[in-house]
Amino acid sequence: MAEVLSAPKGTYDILPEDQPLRRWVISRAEEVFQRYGYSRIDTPMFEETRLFSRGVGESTDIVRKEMYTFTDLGGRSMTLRPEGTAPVARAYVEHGMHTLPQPVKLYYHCAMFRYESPQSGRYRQHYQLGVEAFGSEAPEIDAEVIGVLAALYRELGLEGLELRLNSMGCRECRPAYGSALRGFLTEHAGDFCGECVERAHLNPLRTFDCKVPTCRAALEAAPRLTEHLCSACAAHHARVQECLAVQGISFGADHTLVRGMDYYTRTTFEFQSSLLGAQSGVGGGGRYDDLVEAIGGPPTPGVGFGTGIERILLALARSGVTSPTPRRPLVYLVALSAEARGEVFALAHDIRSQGVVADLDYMTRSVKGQMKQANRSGARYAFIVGEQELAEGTVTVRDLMSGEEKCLPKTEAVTVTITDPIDV
RNA sequence: GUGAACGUAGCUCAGGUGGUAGAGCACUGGGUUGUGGCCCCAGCGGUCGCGGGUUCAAGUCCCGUCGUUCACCCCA
Repeated sequence: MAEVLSAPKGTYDILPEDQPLRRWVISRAEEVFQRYGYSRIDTPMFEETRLFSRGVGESTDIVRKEMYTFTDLGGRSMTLRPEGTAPVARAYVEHGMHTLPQPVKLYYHCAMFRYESPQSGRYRQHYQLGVEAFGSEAPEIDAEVIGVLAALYRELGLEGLELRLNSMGCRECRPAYGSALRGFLTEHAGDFCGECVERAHLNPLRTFDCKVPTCRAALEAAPRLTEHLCSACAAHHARVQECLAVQGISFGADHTLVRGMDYYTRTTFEFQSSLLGAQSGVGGGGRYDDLVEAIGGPPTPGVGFGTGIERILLALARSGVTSPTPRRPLVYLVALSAEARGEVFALAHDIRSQGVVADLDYMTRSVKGQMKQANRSGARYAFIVGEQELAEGTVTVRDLMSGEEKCLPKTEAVTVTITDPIDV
């Protein structure tokens, strides 16, 4: 026997029994996205590596140590998509979508790849639902994007969610804040861990990610970005909050919310679930007004979010939301003898040709075994064919709920299942 | 990359201080010769993650390795 292989670390199979709930989440999401005017886009599973190093940012963990990068046979450096925004932005530019009426509102559902060590709600291949709106810098669209995500969570029945909101400022005001923060960090260097002191030079905003208690305490006194916003950013931030209120969305201001992509400007947000544990972020995003330009397109503002399907599913499970019942065969065909098997096979073909769901035994099971299969398949009817039916050209139709049986001519048997209105 | 726990039939798990494996579920057949759901009986199914070591003897002890889970980090 050959060695049994398993799915690669951090990946998993989505088995038939897992499909209904997952399909339900995805279809609900698509319905919500379309209701808000977003259209689906699919981009390739891999892109040129430069798209991510330029778009997501060289200083991010994603680019520095989490990408599945390989050289193709043509010597080009390619990377399995680690996030959704940069590829969609690339498509926006490549297809000249800036000539369309703005904003251009897109959504996606696809797999993302990151080389991380797996744990609860964290995988090397995971799936995200996301939306991106390009071309408008109106604060209303920030609020709409957050509203879309809130609507999705609400309609899925997710509980225990908290929205955290922040503003990252823009290229006008952030540099000034950055140096102010850097100044504070070097002044109080003794209060911070070694890593934070390093961060102070590379990207001072990242110190807010630090979990060391003493660092967090010391940061309490640090200057806050929301207090250093330029007037335009401050006005934008204020208007976003007004528009959230209009939608009845509550949030908590979190000046330490610095997300993992370098491209964020102004609005950043994240929905956190109390049901999830360490990976509490269910979904999040923000505004990225400099991204399109950074990857070679015309200066174009944008805002979007990504939300992880695994985390939604995890939170749903912990909210007690159960899977919708899967569609089952309506008719299960049972052959009472070896001779009847041929007839049953032909009959199955006829039934299926008429659009009726049918299934039958291919394991030469005993009659009892076939009936058992019929029962477990969830079929409403068993079509039973034996010597007598064979001779008469009939089929015994057994209602598996009531146990009632009647013998009908073959042609009539099928119409019974079609005309009889039954919820399957 | 770091730390901890775990790794026995398809699944969930038993297997005190070492003596060459069990249960439940699932699957297949049968319970008087053409019929399911409950019940009963039987059967199928494991080189105890993998590789070393200690021992007369290891699923059971030691080391390594891979994997899973949880946490750090980061994020979805």
